[in-house]
Amino acid sequence: MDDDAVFRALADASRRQLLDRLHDRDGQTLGDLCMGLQMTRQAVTKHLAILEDANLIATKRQGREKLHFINPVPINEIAERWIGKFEGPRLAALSDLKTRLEGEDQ
Amino acid sequence: MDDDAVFRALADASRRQLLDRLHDRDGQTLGDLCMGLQMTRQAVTKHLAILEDANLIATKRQGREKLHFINPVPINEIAERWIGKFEGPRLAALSDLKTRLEGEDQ
DNA sequence: GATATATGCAACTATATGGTTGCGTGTCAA
DNA sequence: TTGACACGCAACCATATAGTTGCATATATC
Repeated sequence: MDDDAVFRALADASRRQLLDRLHDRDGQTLGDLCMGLQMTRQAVTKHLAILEDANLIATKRQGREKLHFINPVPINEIAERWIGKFEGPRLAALSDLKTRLEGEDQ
Repeated sequence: MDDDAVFRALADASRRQLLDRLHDRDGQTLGDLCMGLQMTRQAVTKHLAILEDANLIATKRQGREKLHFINPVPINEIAERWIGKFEGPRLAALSDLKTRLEGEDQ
């Protein structure tokens, strides 16, 4: 899998919003996804293409409409392979890491 | 917390590599982190600043050196709040989502 | 067939981003 | 105190990115 494509795709707030919308209701058309957004349809198309390249969504043409489906697999793969290694029993204790570091100076 | 800063910080492969290095050995200096990289020290400094702004690392001056410490909290927060919602019992069954969609046409 | 609807494609623009070079500042050690 | 070392700051450059506008194409509907 291409980690980089997924991370880069997730880096944009508009694209995360589109994934959120698909999470709320899967299988929406391009027109559906554009509604209410302060963006042209073409901008949304580009974002969806980036998400599709990263394999975060899959599409299906149905007549003149294009349906979009979320694919949770890449996100979960990253969660397992990348985020898992940062877990640890002392995680909660580290939440004030910076504070502690700053306090060590005296 | 600022989701956007974290996602954008993680979007760059060089920055993920720096986090990997700190994961291998925490508390490295800027010089340590530069070694072996095809990048100038200033480029690395910029990457580290972005990681620090996203609260993914914390730093501490020690004499003329600057020590860098990884902070796993933001990554785990994102994992819990953002990635968790894409989990589901039918996750494995969806891994061939696109294939199935393409097969539905006939 | 004519028309409206849903999407696709391409060129263009502005700004963000990743990187560089050059020089300045603070700290350690002889 | 002189020089080496570790790092900071600022200007600059090239490319990537997010967005636009304009037009083309394909599919419904009448």
